[in-house]
Amino acid sequence: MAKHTRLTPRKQPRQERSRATVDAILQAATYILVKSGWAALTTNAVAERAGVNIASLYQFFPTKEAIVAELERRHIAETRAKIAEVYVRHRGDGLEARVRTLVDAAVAAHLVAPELHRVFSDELPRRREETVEEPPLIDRADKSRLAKGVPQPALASWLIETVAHAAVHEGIVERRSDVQSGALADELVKLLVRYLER
Amino acid sequence: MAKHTRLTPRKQPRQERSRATVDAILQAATYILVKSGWAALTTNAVAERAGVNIASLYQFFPTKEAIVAELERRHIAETRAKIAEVYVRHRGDGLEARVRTLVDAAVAAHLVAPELHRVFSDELPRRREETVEEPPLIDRADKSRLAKGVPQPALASWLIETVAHAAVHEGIVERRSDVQSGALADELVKLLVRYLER
Amino acid sequence: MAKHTRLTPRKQPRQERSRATVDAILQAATYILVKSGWAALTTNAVAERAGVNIASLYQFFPTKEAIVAELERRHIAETRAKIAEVYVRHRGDGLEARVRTLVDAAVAAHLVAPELHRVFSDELPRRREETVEEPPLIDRADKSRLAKGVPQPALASWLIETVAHAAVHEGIVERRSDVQSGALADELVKLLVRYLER
Amino acid sequence: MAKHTRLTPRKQPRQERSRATVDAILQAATYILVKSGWAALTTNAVAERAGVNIASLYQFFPTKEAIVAELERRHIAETRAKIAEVYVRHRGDGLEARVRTLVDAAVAAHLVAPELHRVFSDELPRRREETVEEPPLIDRADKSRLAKGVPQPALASWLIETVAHAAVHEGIVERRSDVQSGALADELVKLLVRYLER
DNA sequence: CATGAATGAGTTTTCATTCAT
DNA sequence: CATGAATGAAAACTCATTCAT
Repeated sequence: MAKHTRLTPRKQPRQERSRATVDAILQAATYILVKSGWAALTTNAVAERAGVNIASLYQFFPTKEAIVAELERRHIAETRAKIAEVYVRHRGDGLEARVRTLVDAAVAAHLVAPELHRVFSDELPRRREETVEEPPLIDRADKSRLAKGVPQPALASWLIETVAHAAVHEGIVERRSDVQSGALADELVKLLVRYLER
Repeated sequence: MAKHTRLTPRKQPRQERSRATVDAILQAATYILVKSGWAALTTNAVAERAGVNIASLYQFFPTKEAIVAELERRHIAETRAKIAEVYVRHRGDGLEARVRTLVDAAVAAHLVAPELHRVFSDELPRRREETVEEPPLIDRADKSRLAKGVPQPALASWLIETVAHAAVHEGIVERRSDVQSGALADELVKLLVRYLER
Repeated sequence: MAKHTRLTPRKQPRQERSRATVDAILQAATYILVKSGWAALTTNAVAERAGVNIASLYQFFPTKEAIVAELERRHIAETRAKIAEVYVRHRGDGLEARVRTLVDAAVAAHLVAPELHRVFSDELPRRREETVEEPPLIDRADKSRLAKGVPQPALASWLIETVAHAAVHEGIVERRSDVQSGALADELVKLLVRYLER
Repeated sequence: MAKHTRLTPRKQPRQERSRATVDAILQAATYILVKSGWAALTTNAVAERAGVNIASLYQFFPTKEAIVAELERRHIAETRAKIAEVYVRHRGDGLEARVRTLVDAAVAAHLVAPELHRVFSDELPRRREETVEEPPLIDRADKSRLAKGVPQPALASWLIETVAHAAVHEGIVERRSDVQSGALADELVKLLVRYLER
């Protein structure tokens, strides 16, 4: 029953042409996912939109899922990069500074490709098993430091991450202007700081 | 003639026999959704598991989506009832009491049928158009009162609802024991109260 | 999204192999239509008789109707050719010669594939909208000349075309031998000439 | 394979109520046939529109075809009556009088229920075997008398019936106003008389 | 490698007809 | 007899994936 689906691309494209093909496929898949959703994502549709032959598609991706997985992988890589960037830029040692960094990271991560992000988190039929791992919004070490001192550190740590993520994630869709103006981030920082101090 | 995506049942069952049929269909659909997810929910699978003929299924539901919609409708009715119950039982006028009520309501709502709830909110391909409306976790009037006095009442009101919902929703899956022990609720109350008081 | 009832083939076959597939499909459809009628024309039956996979059929034809439409298109092309042939061969300027040409054309048209013709005109559920256009049996210019001089030219013109067509059309089925011997054509010519002269 | 479909109603309705049921069924069938065509004529649709239970429908008609057959039978009875009426009223012994009678009969017959007539003759999947027999437009004796004297009496007799029928039949659809004004009948009489005299 | 073609195995949905009460 | 319910059988159409050249 398991069918042991590999989620890795079949082969690395070596030549220019191949890389272009793979990119075309991934772009087409992205477009379809964002525009029409998971149900419309058929391999034939992807191939057609990408302008490549369906058999060529299977030269590079062993299954449909592999395409999506690769998409996620790339998306997550970009996200991680953005988060890292924020962590590098911002610094400061007070509680508020550190919380703000984490919120900014969450916002930056979600602004990489909001629609695609939405599709990934809301619409894809999740396999519970093999999944590409999502990047945590907060540096592990930092998280511990933040939650240190509060009565239930593990729970608190989980809570702030969950809350920060949810607020930004939903906010992107439901409160876009507040996200862009920074108002949402400000409120969120306030909420987290008050929770964490003392 | 235009396949009018009806989400309502085609006809009500009148006799005992057919009421049993409809229930069997809904139970089967629930089982499949929870166990195997949306992708596995085919009308044939539902009919087979329900032990009814596929044509009988179509006597009562015009499409697959209508089955799910009915499931949601029933789930939401139960959820609403549970929330109302909490609001009736708890009372108290202090900020903390009111926040606790709201958190308890969220927890109660999520404990009605956690797996099904997860499927509904995480896995279904959402139609942007017609959707069964989800019940808010907080009484409207109450929400306004809670957020009154803070600088950005509308944003704050949205934030506390989003945060409460997300924490409970994710907690049910990732922190089940903390939910059941009440620890998560306690932390969440602390977080919200500190944010709201002054 | 609206099932756009396309009556045109989905794509042209490019290689020998697929041309054979398409031909097999069309032949099978013809066979079934003639032998068993429209009601028996199911895509599954066509595919099976053609010895091709049902999915292959759908690679080339978007709907059952498109198959029939293609059949009609081809049939009409042949018919037109036959009619043109008659018009080229025969000539003569007297009334009788012109009438005989028209009758001969009608007969020739109906002898291209009588059974198929019968199916097309008697048995298909006509869509009022998009339909493949039937070729007129009579050259427009010729028709006008024929009916000129009579009191109600438009009506007369319609009448002779209708009458000629009907006589041959019914005759093919009910009076085949008279059609083949030429006796029916002779009578029909007599009928039309007497009507038109004066 | 033959399934031996009886085309006669299962039982004669004895009571008032039953007769009403049967009539409702036949009316509903007529409505659907005329409005939506043969393809839409499903037993379920007929029962629903007639306001009777599907099982009741099968109390009176053994198959779907039996409904249509009964419809045809009634239509033909009415048609026959109308034709007979014309034959009784009109009289006169000259060729033209007799031809006019026959044309009038054809027109009268077609005006009984033109839409239904069209459905019966153009749209129904004809079984070649068992069919309800259509009434000839011309009295047999009369036909012989008309065609007597011409060289090929049998063929001529067939021809005039075919031609008269076709002209009226097509005219009802394509030349309705000419039919109603009598112009078409006049032309048709002219055509037939000229053919028959001598 | 690229491409056109092919296909097994579904999926949704309908319909004529019968059954149980 | 009437009614609600049930159903076998099939129809139209799709899709992920492989094959042949």
